[in-house]
Parts: sequence; structure tokens; C-alpha cells
Amino acid sequence: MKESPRSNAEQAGPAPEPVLGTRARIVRAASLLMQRQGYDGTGIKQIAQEADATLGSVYHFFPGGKQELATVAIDHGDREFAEALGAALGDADDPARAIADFAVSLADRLAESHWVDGCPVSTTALGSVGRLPDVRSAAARAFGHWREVVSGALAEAGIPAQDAHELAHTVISTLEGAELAAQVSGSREPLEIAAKHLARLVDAYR
Amino acid sequence: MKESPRSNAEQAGPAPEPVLGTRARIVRAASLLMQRQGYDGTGIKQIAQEADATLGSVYHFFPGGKQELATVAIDHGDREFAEALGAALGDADDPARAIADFAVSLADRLAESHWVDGCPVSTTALGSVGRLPDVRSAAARAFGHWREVVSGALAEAGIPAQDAHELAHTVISTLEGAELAAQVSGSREPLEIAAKHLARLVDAYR
DNA sequence: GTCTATAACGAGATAGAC
DNA sequence: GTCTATCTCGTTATAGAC
Repeated sequence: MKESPRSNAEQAGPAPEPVLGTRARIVRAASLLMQRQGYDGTGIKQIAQEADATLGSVYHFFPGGKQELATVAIDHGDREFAEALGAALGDADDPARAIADFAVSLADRLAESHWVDGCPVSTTALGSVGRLPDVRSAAARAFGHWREVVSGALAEAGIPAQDAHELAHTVISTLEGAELAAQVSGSREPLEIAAKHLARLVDAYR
Repeated sequence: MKESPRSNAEQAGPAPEPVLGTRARIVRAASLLMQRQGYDGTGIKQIAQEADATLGSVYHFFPGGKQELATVAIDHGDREFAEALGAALGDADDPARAIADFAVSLADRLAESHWVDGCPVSTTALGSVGRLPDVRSAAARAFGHWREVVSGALAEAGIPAQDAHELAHTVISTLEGAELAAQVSGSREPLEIAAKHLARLVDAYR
């Protein structure tokens, strides 16, 4: 069960990335591939190949099969995005500007990936709404976490709790929708405009 | 090629819905199923069954196979949503209120369908961004059409063209994102809050 | 235009040696 | 924990009778 994450590369060379265990590599590959191709568009064999693991290892760590893998992949994307969001908004005294900058950084990442690496949750979640309850609820938790990060930052900047709660909803919704529009149209424009409008909206509540 | 759309039900009884030809039934079924399950989650056999057609008929009308079917389905959803949007914003002297009401009506439709009937384009488009260029560009056209409807209504209400263009981007992005969030969380809240914030944002530009 | 049968392939999942 | 072989089923797509 437990693996030493440093079984090789022991003498701490300049290698920046830690050596991932098999389970972690599988999770990372599943998250990345499902982010790009969705649940049905991603095969378990493809995940195993991308993770440099065998099919047997995948089912060893995830006996629940593809569904379990999908929920774990969404949890992974949840944490990843929450950290980025927290880092961007954490100690900002001007949350409106911080949110706008974060939206532009999403456009940067998206353009770098040629518009394929969008939200790590929405693609997987959308196609499985009425069909895979565990996947759907994992996605709902993720959205909730992200709203908490935004709402906390807004409250810390002096915005009343109820306003902060509602603004957090619209900030996350608009970022999601603008990222989707940017992917589909292959353009930074939706996210850049969303940055401007979200800043204006947040500032109206101070 | 051409079919009489009234080959039966000739005496114009009180039947409200027109009799659809085979091709139209296939398009409608494909649009509905891909809206719910995405491109990869929807099988051609399932489409044929839902449309009361045979597999042979599907390939007769759509020799390009699943890809062609998907682009036609997106075009269908495009027109459908553009009409609803146009009806809601067409002759409104208060576009901010009209947009808010429309967002709430989206929440109504979503709740009625138990959160499965979301945007007729985004689910199909998202999973195919880096993989099916024809599908992606059909989705991009749809988003463009919808923005034109919004931007036209805003311009007619006296908002300068550049502001109207940018607002249309955010209106569509936010509606998309809020609908996605509502589906995932099984709640009207994202769309109801988006309605309020979009109205406030639009009013700030008058 | 509609229907059935089937080809060709890949999917998710399992078994069991090592 | 890892690997390979395999089972079973469903998929897209095609062929050809009617």
C-alpha cells in the first residue's frame, strides 16, 4: 500500500519534480486525460499507458473501475485548482484586481495548451450528470470548495458575508463559462472580458 | 430526398405538433441525447432507437457518420437557443430585466428536467475541443450567434456598440457557467444569483 | 428510403502467474 | 504490486436485399 516516493533518485540532485508513485501517476494521467476528453472519451488503457502503468496496476489501486477513477481524478483537479485560486487571492488587499489577474492567467494557460486544458472538472462532470452520481457529487464538492476560497477572500476584504457568498457564485460561474467559451472559440477574448466585468462587479459591492 | 411532412394526419385535427420526417427526428434525437450525454457518451444506435429510425436510415441521411451528425445536432441546438433568446430579449425596453428573467427561465427548464437538459451545445463541444474540428467550429458559431442576439438587444436599448459587444460576451459566458454549476450542484442558486448580477452589470452601462 | 445482418474493432473488466 | 492473456460486450460503419 505505502510506497517510498524516493526509491530512486536518492541523492537529491537538481531534479525539480518528485518521483511519483504508481498510484499518483495514474491519478494524474486520469485527471489530465478526462479534463481534455471527458469521461466517455477516455479509456482506461489510455490512462494506464499515459501513466506508464499496466492495466493490472490500475485495477489494483482502483478496484471500483472507471467510476472510482473518475471521482478520484476530479478530487485531484479540485485540490489543484483550489490551490491556484488560493494562491492568487490569498493575501490580496484588492480582491477585484486579483480575480481579474487570475482570469487572465487562465487565458494564458489555455492558450499555451492550444485550448485543450480547460477546467479539470467540468468536462468530466458535464457528460455524467444524470448517469454517474458519484462523479457528479465530487464535481459539486469541487465547485463548493472554490466558492469558499473566493468568498473567504472577499469577506476578508470587508465585503459582507451574504454579498461575498453570492459574488463567489458568480465569480466561479463566469470563470467556468468564459473558459468554456475561450476553448470553443479558440480565443482569449471571453476570459479577458470576464476579467474586466468581474472586477467591476466586485468593486460595486465595496 | 424531399418528404411530405404531412403524409398522414391529413385532415388537420387538433394535433399541435407537426409530423416530423425521418431526418428531422434523427436530428432532434441526436441533439437531445448529445446535450445530455456528450459526443462519446451517445451511440448512433441509441439515436436511431430514440428517433424511431433504423441504423440504415441514419447513415442514409448522414453518410459522414457520427461527426456529421454531431455538427448538425449542434446547429439544431444553436437555432433553438437563439430563438428562445431572441424571443426573450427581442422587444424588451429593459434588457437587464429581460436577461435576468431569461436566466431564471433557464433554471425552470433545468429543474423540470431534473438537471439533465442543460446547454444544447456545451456538453457536445467540450469533450471534442482538440479532436473534432468540425464540431468545435459549429459550437463556436453557435456561441457567436447568441452573442449577436444579446449584443443587438443591448445596442437597441442605447448601449454603445463596444460596451454591448463586451457585455454580450459576459452574458453568454455567465449563463453557460451558471447553467453548468446548476446542473452539477442540482440547484437553482447559481442561475438565480447570475440573473441578479448580470442585471446589475448591464445596468451599470446605461 | 428502409431494413437486417455482419464485419472490424476497441472498450471495461477479470484471472492468475510471477 | 506488476504483468499478460483473455472474456464479453458494445461500438462505428458497411453490404446488400427489399
